[in-house]
Amino acid sequence: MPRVVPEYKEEARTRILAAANQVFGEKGYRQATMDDVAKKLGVSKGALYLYFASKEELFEEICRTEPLAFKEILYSTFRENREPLESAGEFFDKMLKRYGSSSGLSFEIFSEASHNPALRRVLKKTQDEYAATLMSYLEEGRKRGFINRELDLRFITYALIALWNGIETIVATGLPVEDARRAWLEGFKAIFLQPPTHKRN
Amino acid sequence: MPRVVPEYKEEARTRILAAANQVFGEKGYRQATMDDVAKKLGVSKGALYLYFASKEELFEEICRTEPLAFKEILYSTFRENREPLESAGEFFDKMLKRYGSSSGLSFEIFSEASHNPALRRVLKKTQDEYAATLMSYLEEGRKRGFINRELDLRFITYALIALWNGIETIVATGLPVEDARRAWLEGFKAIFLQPPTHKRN
Amino acid sequence: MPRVVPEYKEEARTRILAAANQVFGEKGYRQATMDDVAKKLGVSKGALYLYFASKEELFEEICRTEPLAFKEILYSTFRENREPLESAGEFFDKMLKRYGSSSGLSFEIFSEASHNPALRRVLKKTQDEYAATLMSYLEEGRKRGFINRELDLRFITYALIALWNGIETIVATGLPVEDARRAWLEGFKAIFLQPPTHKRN
Amino acid sequence: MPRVVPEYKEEARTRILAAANQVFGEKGYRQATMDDVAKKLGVSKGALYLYFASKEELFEEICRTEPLAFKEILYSTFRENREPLESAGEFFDKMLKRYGSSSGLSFEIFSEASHNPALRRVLKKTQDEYAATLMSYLEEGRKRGFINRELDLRFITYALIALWNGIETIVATGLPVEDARRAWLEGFKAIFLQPPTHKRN
DNA sequence: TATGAATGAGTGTTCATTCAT
DNA sequence: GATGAATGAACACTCATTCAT
Repeated sequence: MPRVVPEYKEEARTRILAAANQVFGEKGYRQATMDDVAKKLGVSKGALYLYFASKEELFEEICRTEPLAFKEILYSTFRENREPLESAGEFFDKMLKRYGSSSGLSFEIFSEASHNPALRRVLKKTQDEYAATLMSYLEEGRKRGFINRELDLRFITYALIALWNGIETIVATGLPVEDARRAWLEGFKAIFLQPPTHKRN
Repeated sequence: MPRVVPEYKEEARTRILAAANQVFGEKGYRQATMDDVAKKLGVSKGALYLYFASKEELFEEICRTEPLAFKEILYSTFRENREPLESAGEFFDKMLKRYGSSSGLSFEIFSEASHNPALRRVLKKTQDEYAATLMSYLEEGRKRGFINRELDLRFITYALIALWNGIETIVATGLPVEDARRAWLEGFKAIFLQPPTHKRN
Repeated sequence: MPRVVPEYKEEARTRILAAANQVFGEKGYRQATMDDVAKKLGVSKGALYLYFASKEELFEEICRTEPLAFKEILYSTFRENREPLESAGEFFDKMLKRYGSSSGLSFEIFSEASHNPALRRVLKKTQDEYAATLMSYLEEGRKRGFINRELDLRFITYALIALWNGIETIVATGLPVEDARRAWLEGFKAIFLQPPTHKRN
Repeated sequence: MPRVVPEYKEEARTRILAAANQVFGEKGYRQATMDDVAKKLGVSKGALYLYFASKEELFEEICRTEPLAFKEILYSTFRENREPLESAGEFFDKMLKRYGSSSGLSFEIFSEASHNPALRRVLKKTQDEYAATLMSYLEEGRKRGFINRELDLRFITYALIALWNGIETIVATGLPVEDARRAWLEGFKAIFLQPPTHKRN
């Protein structure tokens, strides 16, 4: 690692976050050691502590930044001018490409959040953000005639998030990725099914 | 703990499993200690090892037996002769009553399964069982006119499981239980919306 | 170590305290490791934590119990019916025998107390106790005609304690023990010198 | 830190010594970090190593130079042409003013010296110097009629040093400074009591 | 069966010291 | 000279597991 440049510190942090993200995802947050993270970077354990005060802080920072990649994929695929189902498929594929078939950190995060209110607050905040974006996407979809009028968009939004998260769980329990993809699309379809009226337009 | 009786061993195991389930759910599998479990039972640490070879085995056994309670709730609420949405609401309420708003062991299990293929196989087996039951329930529903004919029941089944698991994740990230309930019902509705009404629009 | 007996736990604590006392005295509290203490006992590190919650607690407990030995020596040598100077010499010799020429834990304790108010309170309490005993000894001495009437006994008491503690400091800085002994006796004599009147009695 | 000038190096050393003295005194030698010292100076950690080879060397150098301030106070207060008790009071007050009620580095030094013969030698040397000065002061005092003739001046000298050091220990254990002052004066008085008064009793 | 004292490998964290810039 | 990022050897403390009783 070169240094001295002012952006260096930020870059180093980013590198550590990436490595930790991977290591925590592979081994699990609790089982992974700081040494694992350091080794993945080819760096000494002590170096990590120059950038993060503790393993926990490192993890929390991941919880804060991790969603950025997710957000990017989310926002780049669900655009109004496209067929929703096509977007959903692309979303799945991009997520798969990004994270592999390992569910990465998701359960680590949920699991920790279950026992850690502070972390829960962090997650809630970013989730609210997605939810808002997703909901306006759904509102747009409704205007275009998708999404049954009897469904409450606010809660369908949460249901959609839940569906995605849940898709990860069933992959984690061993369902083949291809089946999971179909399940995701089928669930998505259930929400977005064009009502017959649509066809008549 | 009394003893001597032959069924005693099985009963002791059951007791340990219940306590461990609770403790692991509260603290997380990795953070909870065998001592925590022992104390919850008012028993010595060593005693646990008379019934389970290791912490891991204890956890695996929970993964095997835990679904029993879930299965019971699942089967007792989703019966053919009832309004599906009503069943879904009752299911949520029973689950809530059983596990509290804490998601219990779910994420612990998913998280471990992510790094442990053996465990994944165990889970897959029980999940396949649910899936089969749920699918026949859905088939019945379709006969009764619920569930859009364009949806593939096999994958809708997985989607439904995913939806439920996902509902737990959004509770874990801080969504109020009441909102989660609505999301669950709304997602459920999306799948079960009566097509007849639909077509008439 | 045998076990099961109820006094066992107390005995184990005592043994650990003795070993820690010695190790901390030899290496210094901060430099000594828990492993050092464990090894001195031929015991694993973990065992120490069955009896003391932390290194600090172990040290504090030493600060509390250590003075017992000192007290015993103090009380057993300074008895009214003896020549004060003779008592003082015996006190020195007993202390030397007990602690060797190493000053043991004294400075560790003072040093820590300098930065730790809680510890300071503990020490103050035991010191007040000595001071009271010592002062009644001095009062008795005065009745017997020792100790100049112009001296305030309360503060002479503290001065005597200070003198003793100070004797340890000069040993620590390399003064030969024999010289320190003489210094102690000479200082003691300064306080206890029989005024001429005494001789006339 | 400016630079270039030749005396600069010496000045820098002095500055570091002063900062380290303060930091070690506040936190204790072993607990204080080189970073603490560097920060107190507003300098990088690495800079310290340009002037001192190690933390230990820095400490040893303090042990060598620290006594200078002490010596100055000692010599400036104990002058022959003054009332001894008055000198003693002034000495106490000056020391208090210089070091505050914290005992500064004393115990750190004694404690380290207990485990470090090299350091012990350093201290011995400076102490011998004090002792010599103090002893001639006492000899002068004796000529002026103070100090009982039965006391051996050489050892009374050590006793006096011990008394002072000991006064610091009792402050460290929580005795109020004002009481410590009285104890110091009372102990001093015991040594310097004018024999004439004495004899007349 | 049950206990709980003991073990010992392991983990997060610190910090004196080094060295490329 | 000065910096501060990096190192790596420690070290306090934990906990699953064992085993003598």
